[in-house]
Amino acid sequence: MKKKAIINNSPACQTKMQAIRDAMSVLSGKWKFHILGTLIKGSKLGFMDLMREVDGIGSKMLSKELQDLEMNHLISRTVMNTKPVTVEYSITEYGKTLSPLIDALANWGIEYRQSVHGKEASGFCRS
Amino acid sequence: MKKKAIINNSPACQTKMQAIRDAMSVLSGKWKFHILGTLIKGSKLGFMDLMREVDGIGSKMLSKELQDLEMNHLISRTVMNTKPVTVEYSITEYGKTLSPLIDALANWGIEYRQSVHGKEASGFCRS
DNA sequence: CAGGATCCGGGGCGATACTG
DNA sequence: CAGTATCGCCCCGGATCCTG
Repeated sequence: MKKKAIINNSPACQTKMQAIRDAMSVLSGKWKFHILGTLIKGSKLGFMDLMREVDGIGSKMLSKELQDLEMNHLISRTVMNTKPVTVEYSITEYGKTLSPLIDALANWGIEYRQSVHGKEASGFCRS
Repeated sequence: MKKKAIINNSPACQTKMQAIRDAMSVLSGKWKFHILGTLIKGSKLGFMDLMREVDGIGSKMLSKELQDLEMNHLISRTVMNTKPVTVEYSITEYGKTLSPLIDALANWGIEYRQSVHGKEASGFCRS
């Protein structure tokens, strides 16, 4: 056997790598998970509600991320005909698919913070 | 009840949001999941092995991401004293903690691609 | 209230070349 | 082989102001 035993370039593996790329293309960005997480636990939120819940986000980024998520059918946007226009955002059935993933992420984050043992857990940085 | 019913600012929720932030601070970046996924299924990989497995990455980014991951104790780096220097990267026990998360991400990515029904699944983009 | 317009900096990320 | 050095693009993302 001359073959250098490339670890694993089986179709299944290639597919998995591709899958990660696909998921990342939809979920990348600083706020996607926060927004989705917020909408998953509390449906029917307005723009301002989200601004309050997703701590630190600005209106521009929120607007942008919401558009991305809507384009990928993870959330739905409904304009209400109220006095000053109001909009309701909610998670779609398809968006709920991400619930386990987000929970897993959050749970890992919790354990991570504990593993760093109280110290600031904002991740170590180069230099 | 005057309170506007802020959806959920319970401690548990704040914690979850913080957890997501923590996790993101460690896992953000274009290649982290790919590298981790690769190292989880095939331990003891060299730099070149990773270059081959993680399709599309350049040596600079690979080096950078590897440093990040090592700093957070998700992978371990071992310099072998061979002829031309060789390095072995492997996932740590703690890094394996991410296995379910990565699987969940990959699986979701697969379903996502199918849901887009064959069409290119690189995510929709604004204009 | 919901968001667009504009300005702007930093850095994520890539390509190429070079070293021990 | 395993990176580092250098260069530079682009776009993420924040601040501020403005509109219907």
